[in-house]
Amino acid sequence: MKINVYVEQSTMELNKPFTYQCDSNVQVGCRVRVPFRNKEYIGIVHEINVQSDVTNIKKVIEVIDEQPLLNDELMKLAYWMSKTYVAPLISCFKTMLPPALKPSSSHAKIVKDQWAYVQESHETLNPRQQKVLQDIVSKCPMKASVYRKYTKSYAKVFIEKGYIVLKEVEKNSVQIQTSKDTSFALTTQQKQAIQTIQQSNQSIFLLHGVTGSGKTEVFLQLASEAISKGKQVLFLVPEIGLTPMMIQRVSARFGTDIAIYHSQLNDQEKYAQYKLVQEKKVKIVVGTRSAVFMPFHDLGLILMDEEHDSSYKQDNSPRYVTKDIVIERSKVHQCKVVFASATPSLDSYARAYKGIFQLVNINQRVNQKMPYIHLIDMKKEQTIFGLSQTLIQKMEECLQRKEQIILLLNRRGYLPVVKCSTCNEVLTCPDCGIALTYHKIDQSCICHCCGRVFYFHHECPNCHGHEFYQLGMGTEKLEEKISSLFPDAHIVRMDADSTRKKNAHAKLLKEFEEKGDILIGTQMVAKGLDFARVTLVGIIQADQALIRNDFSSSEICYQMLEQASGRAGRSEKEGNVYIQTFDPSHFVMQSVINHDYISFFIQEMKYRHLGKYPPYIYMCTLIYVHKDLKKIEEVIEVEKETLLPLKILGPIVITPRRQVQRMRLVLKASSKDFLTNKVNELMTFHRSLKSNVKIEVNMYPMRLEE
DNA sequence: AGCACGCCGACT
DNA sequence: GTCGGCGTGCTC
Repeated sequence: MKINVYVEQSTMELNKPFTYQCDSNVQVGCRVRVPFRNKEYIGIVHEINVQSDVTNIKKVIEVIDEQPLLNDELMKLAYWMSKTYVAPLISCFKTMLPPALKPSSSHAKIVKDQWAYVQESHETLNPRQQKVLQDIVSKCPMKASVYRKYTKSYAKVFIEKGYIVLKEVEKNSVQIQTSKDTSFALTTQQKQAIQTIQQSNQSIFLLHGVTGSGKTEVFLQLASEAISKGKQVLFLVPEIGLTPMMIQRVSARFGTDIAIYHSQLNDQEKYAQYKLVQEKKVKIVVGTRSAVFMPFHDLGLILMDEEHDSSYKQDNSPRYVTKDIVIERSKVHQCKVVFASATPSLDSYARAYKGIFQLVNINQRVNQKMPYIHLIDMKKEQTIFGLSQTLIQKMEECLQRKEQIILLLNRRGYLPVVKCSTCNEVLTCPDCGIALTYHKIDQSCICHCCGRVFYFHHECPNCHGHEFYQLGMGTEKLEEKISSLFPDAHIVRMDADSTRKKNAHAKLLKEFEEKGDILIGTQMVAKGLDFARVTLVGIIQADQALIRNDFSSSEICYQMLEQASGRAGRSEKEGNVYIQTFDPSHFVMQSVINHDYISFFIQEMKYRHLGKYPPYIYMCTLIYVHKDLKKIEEVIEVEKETLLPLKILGPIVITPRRQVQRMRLVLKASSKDFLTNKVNELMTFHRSLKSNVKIEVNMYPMRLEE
């Protein structure tokens, strides 16, 4: 029979099926090895038993999978994604599958290890054997090779008598540390929230619960109810940040019924977790955005924590919106969905406002005490190293009380700008023309725009001077200054640089919990951390997020401030938050003082309405990429016509990437479908022009600036 | 995406 | 006369 196959290259040019002859049995959704352009590639079967009038049809070399990799639901989801996010279908397949199963020429092999596990047994042992066994039991599970080394001559006996069993385990499979399950007495509001969600006949909920209101406990209770009905649960969390803490709590409750899925797992580990879900071996999956594509059989509930978080939007093609995927899947599985946040995205709150989502409120903390917010007017304060006297004094007091401090400075590195004090030249990225950030730790200068790294020679390339201005401050410098101000304090720094290594995140948090006094970090310290001894939070350059001239900068700033504040005073002791700002009267600051989300929402919605921005309209950005700006302009000139009657902003020139010029168009529409269709039409038209100008499509971007 | 084909400049 | 530059076009 003839079959239609999508070949692995992810370009719009190849985003169409190719016909092959296949003599063996094959199903839609299986991978096949096919000849393509005199080379072997892997493709995914799209249709079987097709008619075709193509003349030189080639034969499938090998059918890789007996069973489809993607079931009917996920295949349909892939088509929907390809259309909705204007991305090649094959790239959708690739995003949905774990790396080990991806349709790529070199797929990872599955490696196994032998491990020794303890088992119950009542066979008799002599005292000597008992002693050795006791020692081993405390150290299990351990690798079989280690086990043999430890027990020597006893190795066989224990296995024969059933005290130890050897199992083949896929290498590096995820080890979950389980802690004791602490069930909490629910507050009335928590109980009400659970009841509302369980009893309502609506299916999508927005749980607006202030920081420290015990949303996790609500999730766990809802999850166990769904599980008790024999259904599966998906629990989505933002990137790594809060996973270590969250995973521990979930696994404490659900034991071995849990799968973990996030970007820091290696291919092997991801594959193992994927298998667990596919083979119905787990009941609950905790994971970051990619976990939304897990092959569930019968989802009973989807939970999405911190739904406003930007890590739920993928920033490379297909640039999907996890929230939308969640809703699509919930329709198929007919399950309830709970989006939750202390600072919901305007988009979600607006939908709740309109009644599309059912709003559930928890406006009180478990401990009944919201942290006190203090604005420090930096125009009136004396400062040392960018720190106000007030903040330094409060930090001293806090340290004396042996309580912990979190300082937020949303800028990594040492110096954000390296400027020569002899000739005033600023070090810039040759590709992007943007100031390089100096990282003292490894003497490097990094472009935070394109990621290029240069070695810093302590010499100005322009005038060979050796003196530089100390303008501005990043987390590295703040750490240095704080340790000079508080030499006895144990300081932990957490930013993208210090958390690059695997598990570094969890290690730093543990270090801070056990012996830390001050945690310094970028916005990642604002997210989900729950330390009982933190009573003081300081936000160093609170205005920084507002200066960025973007439609969503107020929203992002509000979320960051409110979330960071929420780290203070989560236990018995009261929390205090000091926000250093040059504009204390700004409505974002005023809303944060009173923890007043609603007033923030109403004000910000007015601006969005005036500026015709989401959630009032649907938006999309098109970035045209080419070496030659003139060529881009020519192409846009032609294509702009076809986009009418959409509202078009631009084109404007934006920062180049790697010697390539870029221009951006912003499209706005009041109908989602109309926008999708128009952009898909444009891409077809663009392909027919055969220009070598590339377009990057971003449907529903969270912000414009990059 | 890749990779072959193809048409013009500067070299043993 | 040949090597190689990268613009163009095709892949079942």
